[in-house]
Amino acid sequence: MKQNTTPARVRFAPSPTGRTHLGSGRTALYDYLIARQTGGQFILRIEDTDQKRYVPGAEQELMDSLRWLGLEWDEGPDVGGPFAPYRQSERKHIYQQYAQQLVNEGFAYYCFCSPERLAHVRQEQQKRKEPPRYDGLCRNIGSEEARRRVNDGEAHVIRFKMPHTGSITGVDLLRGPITVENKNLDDYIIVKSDGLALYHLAAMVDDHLMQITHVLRGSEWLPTFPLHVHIYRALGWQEPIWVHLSVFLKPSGKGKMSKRDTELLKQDGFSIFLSDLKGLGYLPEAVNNWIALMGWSYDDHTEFFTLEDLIEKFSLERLNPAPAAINFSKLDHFNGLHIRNLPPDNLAQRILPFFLSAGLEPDFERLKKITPLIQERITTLDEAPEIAGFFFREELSLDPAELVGKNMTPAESAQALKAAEQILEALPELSPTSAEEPLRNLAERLNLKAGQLFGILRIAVTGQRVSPPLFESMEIIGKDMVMKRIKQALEALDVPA
RNA sequence: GCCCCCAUCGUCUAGGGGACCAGGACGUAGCCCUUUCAAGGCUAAGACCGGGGUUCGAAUCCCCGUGGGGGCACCA
Repeated sequence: MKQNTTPARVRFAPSPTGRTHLGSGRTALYDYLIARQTGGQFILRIEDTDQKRYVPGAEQELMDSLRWLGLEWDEGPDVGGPFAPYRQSERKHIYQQYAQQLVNEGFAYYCFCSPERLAHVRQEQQKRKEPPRYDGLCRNIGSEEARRRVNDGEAHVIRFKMPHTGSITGVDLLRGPITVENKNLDDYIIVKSDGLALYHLAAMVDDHLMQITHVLRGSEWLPTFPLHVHIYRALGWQEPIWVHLSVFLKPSGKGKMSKRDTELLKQDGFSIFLSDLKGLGYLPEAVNNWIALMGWSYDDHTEFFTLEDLIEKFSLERLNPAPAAINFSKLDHFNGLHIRNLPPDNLAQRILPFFLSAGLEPDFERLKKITPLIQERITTLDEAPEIAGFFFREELSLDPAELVGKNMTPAESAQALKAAEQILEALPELSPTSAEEPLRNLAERLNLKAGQLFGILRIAVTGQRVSPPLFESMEIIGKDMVMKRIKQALEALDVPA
């Protein structure tokens, strides 16, 4: 907040090749935070230069997920902006001119090698235990010959002409200077034979043209980071601030998430996909809080953050470069915290869909009365119909065995229930203040613990061993229905009076 | 095989030479509160990967191991 007063332009640049997961969510969140914190812009750019991997619907899912998290972008494919278009497939022509510039100035060259030859070369290198790299066959073809062959229509790609000597140093904000010997780098392809630029070129060009000030990306880009610095320098551009975020490891901490791990997780009611989390009953507030803290910390004790808090308090300097294992029990914890932080009426609105999908049709006014009773009893929204469904069901399925009080016989239980029925029946109105005291007195008279009597009543009225507070529940259910359920319970107990 | 990154409780982390017999959180166990379940409160167990340096002094700085992660595509 203090030092970062210059507005940052930050972009989240996913490729629409699959479902959006936690790692992407965190990168987007950090992007958003920096932009908002500095009064800059958060930009969404779709990196779809590889049409072979394009997944229909992925882009929509991505945008829905980001909006669900509350990360609204200022510029993007759907909202436009001063640097449109924001989809790389619509920017093909732009990259060509920079590739051409690199070739003309000797930083890149045409390569006519076939994929087959490349595969063969690689194979040989593997055999000799050499690092697999381009052998440089086309590197020294004269510019005139190359130009002629290109004009003749010969298939070709464009490669970056990596220097054979020297080294290059790029600066990562979290790790400091990273120096690599050029000889350990490859002559990377930057334009494919179909004329389309690869990430290495396209992303650099777009970041520069879109005046991006901070590049946040996964640490899987660290190995090609030196290439990107080379490209920036060859083009004579000023580099952005580079920040490579750590990866997320599977919950065990051993390795990154695999397809198999993802399946396993689903069986436990978890998911790494943003679009699943909503249906699982997680709050976007909790997800943001949770992922923000995976690789970032504010101090040694503050852990609860709203999006607004994060905008104010986030700082790149406090990012941790070490990989972090995903911990879903912590997500549950944050979800509970944020549920309790919600105004009850707001919570009521959020749990409504879960009642609907459970086949119940709650009256919203009534639901609003119930919400405070379950607010501190649920950790995910989908638990709401489980714990409070009885409020909206006409009939309960009662198990007579459950109706028997602790350390009591069925006859004793029936007798206690009968007595309670009479007391409640006599009440002009049913409320916690009117019902609790006489029932406690009853328990005492019958030589029962309050818990024994209340337990029987709880089962009779809610059908559940575990429920929201008994008297508050009875008040909302209403006297008529309460009396009806007690009668049904007495019938179920089926003990001759 | 080669290159790069990382390394504090099971997990997420605080710590940037003395304030540390290392603090917080999740989870776990116990207790309190209590009409159930929660929530809340209290307590407990639990870590500086190893070895060398530097220094009066190292979790903190350097080196070497080891371990973990990532990358080596006409994918991003």
